[in-house]
Amino acid sequence: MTAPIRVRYAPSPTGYPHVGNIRTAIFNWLFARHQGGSFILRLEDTDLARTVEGAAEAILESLLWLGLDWDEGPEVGGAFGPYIQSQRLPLYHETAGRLLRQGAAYLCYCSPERLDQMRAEQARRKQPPGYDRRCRELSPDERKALESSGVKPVVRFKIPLEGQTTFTDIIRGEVTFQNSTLDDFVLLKSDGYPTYHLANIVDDHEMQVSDVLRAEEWLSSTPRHLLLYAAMGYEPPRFAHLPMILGPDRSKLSKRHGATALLEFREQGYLPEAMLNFLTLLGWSLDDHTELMSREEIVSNFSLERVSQTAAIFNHQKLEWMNGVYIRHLSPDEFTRRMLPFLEKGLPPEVTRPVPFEYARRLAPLIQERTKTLAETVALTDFFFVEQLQYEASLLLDKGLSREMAIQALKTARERIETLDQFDSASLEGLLRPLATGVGMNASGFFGLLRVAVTGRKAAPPLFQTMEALGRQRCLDRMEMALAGLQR
RNA sequence: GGCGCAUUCGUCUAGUGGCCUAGGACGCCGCCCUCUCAAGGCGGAGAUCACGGGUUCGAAUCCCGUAUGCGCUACCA
Repeated sequence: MTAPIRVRYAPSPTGYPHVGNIRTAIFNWLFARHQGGSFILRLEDTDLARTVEGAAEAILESLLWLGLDWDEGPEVGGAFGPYIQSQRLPLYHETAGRLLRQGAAYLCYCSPERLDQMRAEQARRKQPPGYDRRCRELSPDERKALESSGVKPVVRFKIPLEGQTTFTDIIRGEVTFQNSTLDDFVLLKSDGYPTYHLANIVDDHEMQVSDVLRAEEWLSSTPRHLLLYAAMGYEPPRFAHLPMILGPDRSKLSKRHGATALLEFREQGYLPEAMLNFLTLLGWSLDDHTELMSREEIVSNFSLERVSQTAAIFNHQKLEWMNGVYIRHLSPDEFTRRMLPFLEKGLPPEVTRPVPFEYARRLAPLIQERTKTLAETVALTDFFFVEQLQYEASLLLDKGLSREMAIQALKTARERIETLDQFDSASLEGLLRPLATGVGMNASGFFGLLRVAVTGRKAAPPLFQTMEALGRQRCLDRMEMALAGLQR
């Protein structure tokens, strides 16, 4: 019987998680769900200085929004808690102490200033940077002197001076590092907090993590971690280093690249199911043609074997297309429910709140197939809600239409609409289509004129349905306004 | 600079020695549909598989080298 699959997503609350970060969470979650294993969430808040207020909440919210549920972690607990590293300090101290006693680690008294100087010197002489191990073999006298000087030491790991460390990465195959290229990294900082390296191996071991799925940027640290596992006598987990997600300039994703935090996509009106599908495809594929997949389909098909080795550039246009597809697949009711918060937030303040569901529901069929993001529904529907349309009268005179012709056409249309029996799209079409020739215009031009009069814009949903949704009185009022604009 | 990883259309990717005169998708272009805008349908342009050597009857696929890109090189994760 093999050990159960246990994976973890271990973000640090130093900012709002961006899409690259979240993609790592997605792959971990998919792997766990596909394998019937456990998905653990662990907060790595060991850097006091960089911790950002609200970031931890944003992490949980991001996962929740995408529907990535965790089996163990903050909020839900679990048998291996606590799942917040700042609450596990004694564990790290204990491990550091043991390493110290074994002679696998040592106290280092070098000041940050000295280390800076050392690095500058190394750079100047074009030597490989890294701690020069000054404190590695301190004599008892030297140690005593430094201790009494009052400086708070850090604990450093003693990297073996010779040999090599090799491991098999699930995605990249065999990778080898010469130990001589590794330096004595810090395990415990002088403020008593562990570094990532220490906390990471202690917790992954304690929490019985079977597979570490993390971004490629960690590949270079893996030999250090392996050496640590060995020093502790722990069996290391399997490793899989996932390809990174890059900005359009091919560099590591950052704020520079604009909206990259996952929750910003929610603000912009992207659907979580579309985000999940799209992000999964950044680095994983099912075959040579399947792209649209439900959460269930992805879970049942996911495997690390099909994860790509190459970093991917985030293609915003493709996301937008995919979001549009997902929006079109929504039922009209569901579409309405999802757009309502955006209308509440985005419509001009003079529009009365709350925006009625029933009316929004009537508009849904008119705009659903033309919306790519929910945020766009505001611009797509605002003329249904505002009292006063704002547009240049010249917009009415498209394609060389004369003022006189337009005025005549609008007057005629208005009179006929006033006396129309039924004000619905079929009746409107029955009336207006033949009327075009009557006013000396072709249908396209006539409808275009009416469209501008009634919506204030040249591109809008189909005219007759739009007019029906607007209602007779508002249509007449707006035609009146258009006439006034033309006659001024 | 050192170490590591990677390299197929602009982008995401399929491809695990012959099915590849390299397939799909987004985007782009054209046509059709059409009251505008979308959506949809059809078609097109777009990759000498980074480059150079091997191995093999045969290489995008295996090996070596070079180039380029990215990552790491903190008392950050």
